[in-house]
Amino acid sequence: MGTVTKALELLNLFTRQRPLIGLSDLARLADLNKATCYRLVTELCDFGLVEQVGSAREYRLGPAVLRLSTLREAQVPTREAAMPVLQALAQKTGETAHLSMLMGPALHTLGFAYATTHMTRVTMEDAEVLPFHATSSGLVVLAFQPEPFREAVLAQPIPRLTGRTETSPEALRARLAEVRGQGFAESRGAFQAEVHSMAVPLFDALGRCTGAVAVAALASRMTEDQRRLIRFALTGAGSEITTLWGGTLPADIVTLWRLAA
Amino acid sequence: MGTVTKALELLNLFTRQRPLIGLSDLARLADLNKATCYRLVTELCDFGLVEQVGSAREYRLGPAVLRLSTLREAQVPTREAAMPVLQALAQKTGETAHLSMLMGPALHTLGFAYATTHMTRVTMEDAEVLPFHATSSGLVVLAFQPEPFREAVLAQPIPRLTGRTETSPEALRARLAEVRGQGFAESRGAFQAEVHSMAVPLFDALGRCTGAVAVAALASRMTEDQRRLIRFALTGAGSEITTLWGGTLPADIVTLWRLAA
DNA sequence: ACCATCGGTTCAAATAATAAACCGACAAGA
DNA sequence: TCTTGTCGGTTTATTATTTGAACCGATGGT
Repeated sequence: MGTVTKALELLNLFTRQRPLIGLSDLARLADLNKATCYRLVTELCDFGLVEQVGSAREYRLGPAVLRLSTLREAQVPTREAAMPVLQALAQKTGETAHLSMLMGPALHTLGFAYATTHMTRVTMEDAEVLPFHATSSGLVVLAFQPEPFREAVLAQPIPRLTGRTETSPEALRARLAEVRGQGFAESRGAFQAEVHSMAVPLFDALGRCTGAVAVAALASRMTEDQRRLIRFALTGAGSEITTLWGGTLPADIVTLWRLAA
Repeated sequence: MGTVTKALELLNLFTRQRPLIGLSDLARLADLNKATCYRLVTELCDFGLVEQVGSAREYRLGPAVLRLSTLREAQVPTREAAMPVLQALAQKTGETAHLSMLMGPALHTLGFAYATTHMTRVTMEDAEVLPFHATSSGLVVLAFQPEPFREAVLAQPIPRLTGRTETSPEALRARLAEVRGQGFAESRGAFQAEVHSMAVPLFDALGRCTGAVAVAALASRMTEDQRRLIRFALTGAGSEITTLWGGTLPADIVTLWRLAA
């Protein structure tokens, strides 16, 4: 593994739950020698990707990420473009909408929107990276990946997260085929108990699946009518965001979604 | 220079004017061997900070910057928090408002907002890093830096950008003292001819100046009344953003601004 | 048919990264 | 007060990684 990758991996250690990390912790988490870690994090600091803060001299993500993301959004409006659609989706369905994007080997949260309808809602703050096997977004993205990718994911350990998590590779393979057949995925309490969710895939200009939009609701609110409504709103949002991102929906997806509506 | 820094420097080569860069260009711009550059940019790609796009296989900033900035904004709302103030400032003054932040040795643009009042406006898209000596933001930030930093900047070459750019270190030193004395800075066509601007400093929790807010207008619209209005709106926005960022205005700034109002 | 340039690869030589031990400072516990 | 442990940070010789020049096939303009 190259030095640069090691340094960048440090950035991945910062999460919503753990936004501040001291040098020793950082070294432990990254499994690096403290001196090595110090050198790397110092270089990240000099660039501004990380900054040192407070009396304990802990580290956190720095202001350079803002600068870079402003630049990126100016050229490829991704988050900014999708957020209004996401908010509309949350409003239409009365539930929590969620946007995720495939980055390298993992599916990352890009944003979410809450409806103002209910007092109870599914919060998404805690899930930075989504497990492929236990979320509707994960399932739908995985379903539309090339086979080697799918198998690589299934070859890894598949943790049981709730009582309803599917953990057998064979069953998951069948599940993915089913998802491909219907053009969307559904998860019933496999990630968090009591949370049902549905997701549709997003595609880039070359027809590759690069992410997903999902709606998550408390199981008790997931009536058959509500499922139909969500499915309808989701396919609309999915095709809208795909278009905004300059992508094109594969023909079979278009027909599947048209049938569903 | 460390390998990590070299890799990160590659990110700085992407600008609004030059969002896509091929491998050979990248190597030339960064003054790196092509093989070295390839290895570095590949590592950046794997992480998602950079992505390869199109038939020409050019590189551009990748989606990981979004992920990181979302994470950073969740913990330290910086851009998100300041943008509404910036928009209000543009609206109040009827001119272009601009927000910048000191990152390492350079002053970078963080955002800007346009007023809808006039048909002509000062556009800020082209200025990613602001010269210290020729912009009101640059002057005001430099004025409030510790002396070694100031002198380091003045020791570097000072390019003449327009006919009205001040380029003598002695004159600039006097200018900075003046800025410190009045709590804001003004630039009259020193960066772009026909553009006048005014800026106030922003401070962090330790009273260090970390950035600036500015208003830029066409010279012809900069009447004495308008200057007063802008100065008033600027000091308001400056103290607002400083507070939002968890900073505190130094006592002397507070009194200077109170006098101005 | 030529020449230049593109993105990407190879491999020996050179350079930069690494690990372990160490430093002073600080805080909790005995 | 005197350990004891941990903190952020530094030093050093050893080691592994990075580097640069040459090279590849593909592409495109002359």
